[in-house]
Amino acid sequence: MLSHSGQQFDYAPLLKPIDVRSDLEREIARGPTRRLQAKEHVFIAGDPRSSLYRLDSGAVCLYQILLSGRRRVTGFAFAGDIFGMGALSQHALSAQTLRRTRLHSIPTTTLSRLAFNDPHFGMTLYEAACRELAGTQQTLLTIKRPALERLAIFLLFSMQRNRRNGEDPETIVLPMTRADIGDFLGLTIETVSRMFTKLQAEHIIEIKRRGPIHVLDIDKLRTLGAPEQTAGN
Amino acid sequence: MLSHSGQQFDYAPLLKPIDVRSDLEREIARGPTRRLQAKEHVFIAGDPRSSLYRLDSGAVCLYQILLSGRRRVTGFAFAGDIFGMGALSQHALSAQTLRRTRLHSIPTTTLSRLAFNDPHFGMTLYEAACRELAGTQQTLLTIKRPALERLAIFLLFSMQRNRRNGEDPETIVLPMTRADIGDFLGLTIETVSRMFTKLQAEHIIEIKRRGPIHVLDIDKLRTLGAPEQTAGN
DNA sequence: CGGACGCTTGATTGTCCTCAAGATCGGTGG
DNA sequence: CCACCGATCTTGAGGACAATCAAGCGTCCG
Repeated sequence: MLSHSGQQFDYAPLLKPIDVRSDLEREIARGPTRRLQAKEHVFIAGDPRSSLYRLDSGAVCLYQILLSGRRRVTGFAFAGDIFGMGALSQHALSAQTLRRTRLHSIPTTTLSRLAFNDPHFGMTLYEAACRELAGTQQTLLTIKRPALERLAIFLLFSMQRNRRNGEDPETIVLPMTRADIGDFLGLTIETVSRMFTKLQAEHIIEIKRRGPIHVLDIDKLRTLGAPEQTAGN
Repeated sequence: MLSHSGQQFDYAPLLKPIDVRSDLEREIARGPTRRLQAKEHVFIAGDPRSSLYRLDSGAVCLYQILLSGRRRVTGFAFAGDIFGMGALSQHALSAQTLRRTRLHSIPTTTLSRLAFNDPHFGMTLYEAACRELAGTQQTLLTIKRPALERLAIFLLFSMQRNRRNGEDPETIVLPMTRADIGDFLGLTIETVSRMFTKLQAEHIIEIKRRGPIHVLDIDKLRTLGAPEQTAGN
């Protein structure tokens, strides 16, 4: 195949009413805790993959340095997120904290043992990969859209995360810099800045002196960031 | 997580020296055969996912129609490729033949049964998802590059496919139209055409009256399409 | 022959990048 | 306390690349 069909097998009919995720959660909670200051690396691309990580608090930027010298930010991890997964024995990405961060780690050897003994646990891995894939596909859909819409989508995601974590969705605190956002959205920092300015000019958001972003007009933001997907043909 | 860490668990240490893929191959070979003319649909987005497909000969275009009316080609399937995978009970993509095509199908119910009985088969599914993910990640890396390089990458992939199928790598027969290529690479047909012209002007390829593409200068093509990835930080 | 289709080519426009110059903030040291 | 500095962000001017709009060409096929 020249590329990819963009989907996976249907595992749904196999899903047992057991909560397999909790196994993973339990093991992770059992693992050691690490505390990091801002701008510290959890791991660097090329490091041997020794552990899987779950963020307790703080924020982490996952990125890749390209041969052209440019940086591609593949994602951000926040409280509750799991990162460090991968099929290779070395990390393909680097993970750097954006602020003071606390995280749990679980050795890959433990993971292997669990997956070996429990087929359901293997399914958890499969599901994790599926979720990753869905996210990547989504990113692919957004990458061709105009800069303003891409930023709108970014803000909508941030609101969703706030909602998930029980925080105010309309007050977005961004721990990352404009450069991080730009490298994530495939834009320059100047364009990101300009788009923020434009969103303010249109009274969709309000930014007070480097502080949090207040969302004033959710509907307009949603219109800008409306998904491109279709279910049927 | 705002997006995705771009990787999966490390399953490598679990891999048994058994060729699990052959199980899948055997089952697929056992399934019914379908013959389709050009421009026929194997399935359409929204159709219930009843089977998995493996192409014997011909070519298939996998695509999605977006709400904006635009079309996104997510990939092409050629002889030997498997497509129709997915986590949902309905197809998210449409699959249309580009020429006369012969394919095998295997019911998802059979897949489920196999996965249920054999944990190794589940791993095969996991690996398939990983491959999909890697391909999607790769696409993401190419999407920000200039049009000429994107087309070069496309041709390099085509050469690789020829090599895999035991055909002449330097003679590329493209069953798809410029529009298909454009929707795949995120370019317009005009730009694709212009880039083809440019590659000819620079004596990198040669196209004789709608016929196959002859690659004249592989090195230059490789330079244009050189990967952006880095292993280390 | 004529029409449909796919492809190519040209002219123009628009979006975003690049380059450049300030503005704002936080921290540091005199 | 204040001057200075670096980092981050904002804003502006110019330019590059690909999209859009438009026309024309070759081929296939009725």
